[in-house]
Amino acid sequence: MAKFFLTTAIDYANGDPHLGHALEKIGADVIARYHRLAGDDVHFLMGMDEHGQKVKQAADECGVSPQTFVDRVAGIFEEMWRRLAISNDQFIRTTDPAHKRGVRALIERIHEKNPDDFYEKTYEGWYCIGCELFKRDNEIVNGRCVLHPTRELQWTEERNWFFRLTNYQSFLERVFAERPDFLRPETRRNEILALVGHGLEDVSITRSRLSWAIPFPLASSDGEEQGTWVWFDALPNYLTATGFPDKGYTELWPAQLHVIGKDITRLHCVVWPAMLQAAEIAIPEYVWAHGFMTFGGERFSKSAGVAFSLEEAIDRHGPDALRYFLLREIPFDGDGDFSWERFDERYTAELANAWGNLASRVIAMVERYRDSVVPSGERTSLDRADVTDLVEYHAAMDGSRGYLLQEGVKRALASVTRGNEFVQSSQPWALAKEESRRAELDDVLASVMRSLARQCVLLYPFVPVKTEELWRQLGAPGRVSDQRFDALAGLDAAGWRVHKGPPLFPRDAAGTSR
RNA sequence: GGCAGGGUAGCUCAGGUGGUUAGAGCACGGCACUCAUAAUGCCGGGGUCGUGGGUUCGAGUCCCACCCCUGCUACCA
Repeated sequence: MAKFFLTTAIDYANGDPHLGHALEKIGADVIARYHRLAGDDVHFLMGMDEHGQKVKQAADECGVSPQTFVDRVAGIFEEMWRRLAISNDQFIRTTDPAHKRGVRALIERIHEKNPDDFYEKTYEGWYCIGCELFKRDNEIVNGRCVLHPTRELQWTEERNWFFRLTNYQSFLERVFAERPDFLRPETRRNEILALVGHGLEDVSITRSRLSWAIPFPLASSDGEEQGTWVWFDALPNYLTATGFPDKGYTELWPAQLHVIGKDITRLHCVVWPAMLQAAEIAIPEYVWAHGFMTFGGERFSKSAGVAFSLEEAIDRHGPDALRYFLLREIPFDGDGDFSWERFDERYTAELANAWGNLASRVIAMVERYRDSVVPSGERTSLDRADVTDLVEYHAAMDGSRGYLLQEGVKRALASVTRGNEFVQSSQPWALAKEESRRAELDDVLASVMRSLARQCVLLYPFVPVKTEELWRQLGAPGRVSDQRFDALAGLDAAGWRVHKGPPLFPRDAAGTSR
């Protein structure tokens, strides 16, 4: 059994979860569930990033302490992930004492192994209030920040600790050369390659006046205690979650996969590997940077988020339908748009009419023509075609070409479409009228039942609750979650006793408002 | 400004190394069927393949120019 430790980005605790958060978590959950079905020993980590000035501000605005504030936010996030059936095994928070201890240990270990990597320097430069960042020369055009040309830049000085990222230039070049799949998809890899190729700069890793943070453990020359830069605090969550620095952390570490948003690839593919290398700790195997969701073509922002909540999206057709739609509609290697129209369209066409109805009609026929017991029957063209799709399903899902989850759904859906065609063309209702064609009817029913069962397994990562429900209606033994891909080829439904339940994806319940 | 990717049916998109009438899904129209959630299946209408040139016997597919869109452009989580 292969270990598969995967993580998502930890979410910043200054607001409520929205669809953008959900896309990443659902995608990672699909990968986690897929690997469980493949028989891997999965450990799935998620969590919250709870330090930083913006959290402090948000807490102040609510008139509560930062800790009280993040406790509340973390509770809301966790509750949301439960509603969406996210199957994470662990939920880390950067305010956990164990995490803070781990970060301090990591920094001290870097200091011990490579004392030269940390140094103090007075940083001065043009500071953009819009970005809240020091700007480099190439980001300044006509004396203005390219992103905020209406703002005046300010010349600012601050004494900080720095991390000598420049020491790891060649290390990173080697990583990217030797491990072409370290960062995918390829567009993201190319961006980072360009970044590294242009030469790295050291990063400041402490902030003065940052009170809501892990105090930087090294003593500064002037005695001032500074807060650790949020990313130097956040990135190590993946490591501290394994118990680092305690013995035994290597049972989980290194992670097999970091699932992140494309906006934070450089932190995960430049800064994080350099930090680990500085501490002489193994770097993660793969980083997958998914794209973003837009809403009505607009970038998902707070203003767009006000238009509707994640709750509304869940209430529309239920959590499983939302999971399905997001990963069906939005390519996991790129951007995509969310719209209610598309959601309703896909829900009705694919989940209700195609799949749900296929299940209904087949189960009804087994009840009616075979007294609810699935007959044994020969394999048909349907079984053979499913096998072909299965190969492509795995190619999309197993990470060998990246995590093209939308392709995986399409493969499963192809089986559904084929099932409807098969039922239509073989006309079991006609066969049932002729006793002499009993064996033919058995073959048809047995074959479609097997196909439905396989669909349950293939779609389980996407729709974990509904597939279990259908599995029960099929009369299949055990649970879908206990199935294994390598047993799919030999799956046989003969003898199962079907129980027709209410429609899996009812059409009437479909919300049509907005 | 620099780098990268893209502009193909109403919508979302496929279309390795150039080659017969440019494809799929959804939506739309017609027909068939009745097991099923008024579901399913079959057939069909619909596209100057961003614009203008060029190479070629032949270009959505190669080259040049231009227009438009998107992403990235290190310490915002």
